[in-house]
Amino acid sequence: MQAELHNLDGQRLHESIVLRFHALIQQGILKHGAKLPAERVLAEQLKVGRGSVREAIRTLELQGLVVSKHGSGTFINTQSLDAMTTLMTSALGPGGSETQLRDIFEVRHLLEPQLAALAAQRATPADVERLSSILVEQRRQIMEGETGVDADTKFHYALATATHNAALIKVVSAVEDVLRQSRDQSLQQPGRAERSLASHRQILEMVSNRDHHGAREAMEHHLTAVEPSSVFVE
Amino acid sequence: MQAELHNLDGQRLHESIVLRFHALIQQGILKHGAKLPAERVLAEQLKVGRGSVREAIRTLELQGLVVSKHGSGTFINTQSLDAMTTLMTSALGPGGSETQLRDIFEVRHLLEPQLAALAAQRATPADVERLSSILVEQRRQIMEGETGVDADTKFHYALATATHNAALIKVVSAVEDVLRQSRDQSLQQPGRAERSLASHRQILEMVSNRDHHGAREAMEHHLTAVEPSSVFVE
DNA sequence: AAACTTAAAGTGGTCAGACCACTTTTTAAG
DNA sequence: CTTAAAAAGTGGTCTGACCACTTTAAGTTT
Repeated sequence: MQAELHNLDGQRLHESIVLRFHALIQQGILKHGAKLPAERVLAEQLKVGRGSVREAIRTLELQGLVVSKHGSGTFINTQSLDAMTTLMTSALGPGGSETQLRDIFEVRHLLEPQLAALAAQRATPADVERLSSILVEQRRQIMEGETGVDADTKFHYALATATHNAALIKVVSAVEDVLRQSRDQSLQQPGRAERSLASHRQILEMVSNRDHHGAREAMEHHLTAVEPSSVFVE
Repeated sequence: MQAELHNLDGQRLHESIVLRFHALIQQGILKHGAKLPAERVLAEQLKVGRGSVREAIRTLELQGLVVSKHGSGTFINTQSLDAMTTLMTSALGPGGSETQLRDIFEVRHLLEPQLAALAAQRATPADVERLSSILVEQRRQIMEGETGVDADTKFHYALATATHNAALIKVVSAVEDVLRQSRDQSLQQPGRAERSLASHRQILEMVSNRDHHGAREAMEHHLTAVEPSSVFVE
């Protein structure tokens, strides 16, 4: 609701230094391999403290645009992948990297149906048991008037666990984490919580039946049912 | 209570501070919204200078893990997408075993074909142009005897960019980053680099033709051709 | 008692100078 | 010329101070 990172006037000093270097690099004035002036010299030239110069260099280094070598100097490095992406996004606009909610939902649409299919192929009886008990909890929460958002999140996490793929589990849990608040809001709409529970049951049934095709479709249906529909149509 | 800030080979002080906070956040000791001690206090607790603390905080802020507010304090912020990707790569990086590599390839199989389809639907002429120039670079690298791993990584990243989905871009870049070394090893096998270039061209053709179905299949084929398990297939 | 105003404390942002650790260059010795 | 030692250059860190902004507490007014 509230804008966060549009602090035009409240710009920190080292940040403006970073932007200055971005410009110098994009204009080709600083080329790959070029050596930057020493921090002390840079500080004097820019008329700032050395600490600010260092914090700016730290930022540039994290962006992959520069490499500092103890004892020898700091060098431009525009051939790294990080450097490429940084310059691209820097040229694209001043706005920070805030991600839209529908972008995340799109990732879920790409990921979770496939994930459900994988889970259907690999879920152990213990996994099915865990998923089942989570649905019991979700049912209880809903009957007590809650949204069941905790159980909802747990279900998706448990489903990821059922794939027995560590990388997948981490990706999904991270994505789910970001979604938690907005999900709670979504589930407060009348009938939404019950519908979520119903489609969860459908997914679980497919998984326990080892029907990976059905699980994929059930998850796709679930996401469509839960996502903040009719918000913005592009 | 007072653990040692062990200084490994060539590790800068502020970097070890960053790693320390990564651990604290991943262990759940520092939760979203928590307020960090003041920089002066932190410096005294860690027995380092305030400048080092500030450079560490600058890094954490760039990684999206904390937010500093002038006059009020510095706060943990793990609900941003940046935070999620950095924690992901931080967890995936050091403990990298072979098992995790296979898991990551599986994630790519789930993600990238869909991603290619999306890119085919949304790629702008500028995106196509960028992809094309990357392939030129890859061809040049291969002809010079290199593996072309840089161009290879750039291609997948640029493809993610063509979806114009910030969340997707970040997830993919996190996954690709981990894959880089193993990819280089994979591409050193005879004929593998050329085949990678060929399938990249096929993907680009599908994308430029807006053929999302073809792009999906081409990417699936590409991944199967490049992934380590296919060593025995040829 | 409540609302407003003002002063103080807390905290991030910046600056200055100093010293250390490492690297490169210069100088001196063989 | 080769080699070793000294010097210079540079990033890394520490200390202490002051500024700018925010929050809190104290004091005043209503």
